[in-house]
Amino acid sequence: MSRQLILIIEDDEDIRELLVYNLEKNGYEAEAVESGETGLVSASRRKPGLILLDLMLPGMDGLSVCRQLKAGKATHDVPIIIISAKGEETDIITGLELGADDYLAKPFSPNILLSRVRAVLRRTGQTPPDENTILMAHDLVIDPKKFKAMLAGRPLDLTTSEFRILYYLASHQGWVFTRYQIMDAIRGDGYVVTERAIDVQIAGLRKKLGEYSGYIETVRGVGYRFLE
Amino acid sequence: MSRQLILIIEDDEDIRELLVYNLEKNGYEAEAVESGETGLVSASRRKPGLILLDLMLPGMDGLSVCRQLKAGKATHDVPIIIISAKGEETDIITGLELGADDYLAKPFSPNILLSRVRAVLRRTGQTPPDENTILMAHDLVIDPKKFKAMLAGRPLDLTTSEFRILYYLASHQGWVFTRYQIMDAIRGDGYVVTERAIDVQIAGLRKKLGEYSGYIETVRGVGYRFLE
DNA sequence: CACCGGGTTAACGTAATGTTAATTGTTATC
DNA sequence: GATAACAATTAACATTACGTTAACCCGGTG
Repeated sequence: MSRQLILIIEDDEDIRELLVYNLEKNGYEAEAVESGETGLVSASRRKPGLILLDLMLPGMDGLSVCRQLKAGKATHDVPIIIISAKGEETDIITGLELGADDYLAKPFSPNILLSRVRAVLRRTGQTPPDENTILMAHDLVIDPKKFKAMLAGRPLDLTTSEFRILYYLASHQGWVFTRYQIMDAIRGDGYVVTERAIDVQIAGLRKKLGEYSGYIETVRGVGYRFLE
Repeated sequence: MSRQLILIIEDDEDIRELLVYNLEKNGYEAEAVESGETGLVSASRRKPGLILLDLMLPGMDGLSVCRQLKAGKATHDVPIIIISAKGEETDIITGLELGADDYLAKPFSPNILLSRVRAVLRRTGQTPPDENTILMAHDLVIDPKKFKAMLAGRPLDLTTSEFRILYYLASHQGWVFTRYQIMDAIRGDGYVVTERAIDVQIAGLRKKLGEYSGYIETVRGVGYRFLE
C-alpha cells in the first residue's frame, strides 16, 4: 500500500501547520487547504484516504462540505474526522449523522490526533465502504434516501422519528448516545422533552424490531447504543 | 530535550543534600532551597520540570507553598511530589487534593525517590487524555464513546460508576487519588458519601477485574491508584 | 367537526445500582 | 506479639433509572 494521503480542511493557519507537521512526521502524506470549496475540489481530484474537516469555516461551512463530500460519487466513502471547538455539540452530532466517522475536540494534542487517525484508517481499511449511503448493520439495511429500513429481508414499518433514531444509532454502531443527543439529532437543537419520551420511542422501535430488539442496547445511567 | 531541572524545597540540610546527591548522580539537575518563599521565587524564575516539596517547613508551610504554586500562572503545571514525615497523612491528602501528583514518606530510600521522580516525569511528558479518547493500559482497553472496557480481549461488564472510576484512575496511571477526589470525579463536586462507600465500589471493580485486580492499588491512609 | 396517527407526558412497578453500618481481616507500630 | 488504625467484605437498606401503560395533545384529513 502506498502512503496514505490525508486532506486537511481548516482555516486557522496554526492548526493547519500543526496538523501537517504531525501527520508528516508520522509517515502520512498531508495536504492542507483553507476553504471548503478548495477542499471539495482537492478531495475529488486526489481521493485522500482520510479527511480532517474543521466545522467552523469562513464561507461554505463545514457541515455543507461534509454533506457534499458524502454526496459526491468520488468522495462518499472517504472517512471524515470532524474538528470542532467546544460547544458545537449539535454540529458534531449532525456531522456524525451525515456520515462523519469521528470527531476531535479542539484543543487536541498530537497524540490524540494520531490515535484517532490511526483508528479511523484501521476501521475503514478493513471494511471496504459500500456502494451507496445505504447502511448495513447485522440483519438490518437502512436506506436514508428512500427512508426505508429492511430487517432480515422484510420491510420495517417505522414512523419518521423511529427511522431517524434507528439510523442515527446504527450509523455509529457501538457508540453510546445520551437521550438528549438522540433528541438533538432527530428534532434539532435544544428540543426539550422528558427523558421518558425518548424511552417510549425506543420502546416502539424495539417492539417493531421484534426478536432483533436487542440491536438497541440500553446503557444504564448513560443512554442507548446500537449493538456493535 | 535538555536535562531536567528539579527544585527541592526542604529545610533539613541532610535530606537536602541526600536529595541533590542522588538526583545529580542520576543525571538530573537539582536546585535546593530551604524555605517556601525562596522556593516560590525560584520556581517561577527557573521553571523546573518537577518540584519536591517538604510539607514541614519553618515559616510558610508546605501546603501554602503548594497552593501558591498551583495558583501561579507560570508554575501551575509543574508537577509536585510532596515529602512528608510519617503521621502527616492528613496533610498528604490535602496536598494531593491541592493538585500534587504524588508523595514520598520520610524516611525514603534513594531507589524509591528515583522511581517516583521518573514516574512523574514520564507521566507529565505525555498529554492527558480528554473525555473521549480510547485508553490503553496494560491489558485494559477503555473506550468512553462506547462505554465499553475490554480486559485481555474480553468485555468487562461494569456499572456506570465502576466504569467511570476505572476510567478516571486509568487515565492517570500511577497517580494517587484520595477517596473524595474519586467521588468528585464521578459524581460531581462535593458529593457526600462515607469513605467506605468508595471502598465498596473499588471492591466491586476489583472483583470484576479478577486476576487483574491488582491494577488498582490501595495506598494505605491516602487512597487508591492505578498501577503504573 | 370528528377522527386518526404520531408524539408527549405522567404515573407507577420493578430491577439494577449505590450506600450504609456492622463485622472481619490486615498492616504498621510500639 | 499486642494494639491501634485502616481496609475489605458482607448484607440490609435506600435510591435511582428504566420500561410500560394509558391518557392527552396536536396537526392533518376526510
